[in-house]
Amino acid sequence: MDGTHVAQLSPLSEHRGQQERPLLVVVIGPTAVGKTELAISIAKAFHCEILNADSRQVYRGMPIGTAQPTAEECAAVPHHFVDFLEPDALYSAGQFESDALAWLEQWFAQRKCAVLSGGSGLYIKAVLDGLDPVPADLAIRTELNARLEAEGLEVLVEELTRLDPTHAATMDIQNPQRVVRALEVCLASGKPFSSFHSSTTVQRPFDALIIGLKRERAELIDRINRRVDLMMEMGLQAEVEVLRPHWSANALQTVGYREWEAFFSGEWSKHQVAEEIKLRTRQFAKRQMTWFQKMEGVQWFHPEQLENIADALRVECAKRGWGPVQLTQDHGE
RNA sequence: GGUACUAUAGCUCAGUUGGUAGAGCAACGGAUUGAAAAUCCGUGUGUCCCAGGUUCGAAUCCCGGUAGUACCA
Repeated sequence: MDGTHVAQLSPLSEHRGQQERPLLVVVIGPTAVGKTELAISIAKAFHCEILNADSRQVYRGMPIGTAQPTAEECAAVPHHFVDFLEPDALYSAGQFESDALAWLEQWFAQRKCAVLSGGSGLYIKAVLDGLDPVPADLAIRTELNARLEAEGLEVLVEELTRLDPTHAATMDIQNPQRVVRALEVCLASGKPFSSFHSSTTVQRPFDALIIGLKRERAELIDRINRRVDLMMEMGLQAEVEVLRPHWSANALQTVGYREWEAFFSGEWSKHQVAEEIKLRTRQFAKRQMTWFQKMEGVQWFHPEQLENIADALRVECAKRGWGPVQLTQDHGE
């Protein structure tokens, strides 16, 4: 009836014959809304595993500040793409796209369902819609960043306008990161950045059920505040101190970590750091909601509406002739 | 109790010789094609502490009050 259903009846899926397309249940929402908990409930119900789509939980040594799933949670349901990279490593949405798709291909060779859960909008988009295959060249990027520093943004914008007038006209040329990236692609490929942008959406060998989690503003703020207090109690300071040798790494350009700089220089008390982390987390949650809210095909729920969420899952199961599912929530702590 | 200083946006403060006010942060909204927890963009009416006075006109000058801070007692 609506767009989603039409897409599922596309010729491509019919050619797959009897075999049902696998289902990827996607859980999105702002930080501290309760994604991990729900993802685990769903994964348990389907006896499957979880892929993490969170750009900072991928790093090692940052379990507290990035609120990685706990050891118990990982024991209950295996999580992938969590805690597997050194803090100095560079990771990206494009990298995640190919890694996650490779994992899913293997998984779906034998299984019919998996859960993708995370708060990084671009990572989710990369898996669901794909990023156009655009080259990346770190050496050029580094050089461009040096030029940005030395020559200023305007010079780079001028150069980009020359090499890719189309993209320069539509992009945000006041955003240094974007200008550098666009130029990087132009210089690395010898072609305009915009020439890589395709208008067709990619076909994935699975269907996605997207569950968006949302809470009232005051409720979310309260959860954020409590979580930050808890992080402090669990020893965030010690975690950050161990990571200080990697201070300039991308992994550390993260809410919950950068705020300690003022503490180490003696400007702020620990309490001030905590308050600043709360504030920056709130702002981050807002940005996440801005991204997720414009995504199409999302079914939104309050995390405690377990039965409604279960109903949405049952609809998918019924379509595929799978048995009914039950969602149960652990009230561990 | 005396003297001095301060009182302007949610907060910290600008406001030149009198022409009814503006920055940063916060807040709110938005963008997002390999840094995305990153990065960037947009939005500024508030009894200028209160009352009186001078003036065509007062956040600005004068007087009184109130509150805060510092110093002296």
